[in-house]
Amino acid sequence: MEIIRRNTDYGIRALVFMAQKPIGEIFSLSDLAAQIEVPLDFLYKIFRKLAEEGLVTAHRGANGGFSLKKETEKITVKEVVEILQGPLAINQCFLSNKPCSYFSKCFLKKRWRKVQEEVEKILSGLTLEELAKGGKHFV
Amino acid sequence: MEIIRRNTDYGIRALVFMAQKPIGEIFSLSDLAAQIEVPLDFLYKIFRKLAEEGLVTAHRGANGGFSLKKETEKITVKEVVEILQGPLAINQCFLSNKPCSYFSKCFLKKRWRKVQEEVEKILSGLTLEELAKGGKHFV
DNA sequence: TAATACTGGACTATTTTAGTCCAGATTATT
DNA sequence: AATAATCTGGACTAAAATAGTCCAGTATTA
Repeated sequence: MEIIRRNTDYGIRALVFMAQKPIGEIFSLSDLAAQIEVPLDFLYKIFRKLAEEGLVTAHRGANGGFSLKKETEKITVKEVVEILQGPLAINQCFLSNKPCSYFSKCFLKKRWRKVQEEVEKILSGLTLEELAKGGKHFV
Repeated sequence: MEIIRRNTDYGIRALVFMAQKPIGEIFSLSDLAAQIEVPLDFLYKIFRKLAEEGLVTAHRGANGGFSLKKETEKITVKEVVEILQGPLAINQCFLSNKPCSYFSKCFLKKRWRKVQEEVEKILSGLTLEELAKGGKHFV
C-alpha cells in the first residue's frame, strides 16, 4: 500500500516543479502535465483543490495557468496529503472521532497515538522547499 | 486513509492480547474474537497468514487454537503489516520494482526514499512486546 | 471572434477492502 | 464410535476507494 497516493504524488511533483522556477511564474496545466507526465484532466482536478486551499492561484483565459500562492517553505507534505487525500491516520481509531466499540477497553490506543505522532512529525517536518532544493533532510 | 488496515489492526490486537498471557498458552479464535471484538471468520483468515509466516502455531481439534510461536519481542509492527497487508511504501515508486515512465527524470525519488526509510524505522523499531508491555517507546 | 485556459460536476472501470460462507480435515472428550 | 470443537482452504461478495475521463460552461487574451 502506498501512503502517498497518485493524486498527491502528482500534486507534489507539480508544486515542486513550479518551486524550481522564479516565484510568481504562471504554468498552464497543459505544459505542466506534459513536463511531469501526468494526465491533464486529472491534474486539473488536483489543482482545483490546491487552489481552493490557497496553495496556488488560478489565472483563467489565454496565457493563464496557475502560480504558486503560498511559499513552498511553508507548505508541508502533510498539508498537501491532507488536502488531496484527506486525513492520514495510523489506523481507523484515529481517523474518525467516533470511537469504535472496542475503544474503551483498548489499551493500544495510547501507543498507536505515539506512532501516529511520529509519522505526522516526519510529514509535517518536510516542506516542499526542501523537496525542491534539498534541505537539511537530505544531506 | 489508514496506514494500518483493519486486518492488521485486528491481527496486532490479537497477538498483543496473547502476549499478555503466559507464553505457550493456546487461544481458540472463538474466545479471542470475542475478547478483542472482531469477526470470527475474518480472524481465521488473518491467523492463517500469521501461521504461514511462523508467528503463531495452529493446534487443531477440540481444545485447539493458536499459540504464539515467535517471541513478541522479535515481532515488529512492520513485519505484521507486511504479512497482512503486503509491502508498505511511501508511494507507487517504491512499491514495485518497475520504475514508472517518469522515473529517470524524477529528482524526487532520492528524497522520497529518505522519507520511506524514516517511516520504516518507526514501524520496524516497534515490537509487539513493547506494544503489550509499554517499553521505551511509551515512557 | 477565436483560441486558450480554468471550473464544476457527472460519470465510470478497476481494484481494494472487509468481510462471509461452506465443505472438509483434525483432535479431544464421552 | 460418535460428537463437538477447532483449524484449513478457497470461493464468493457488497461496498468503498482509486484513478481517472468527459463535457458543457466561463473567463481572458490576442
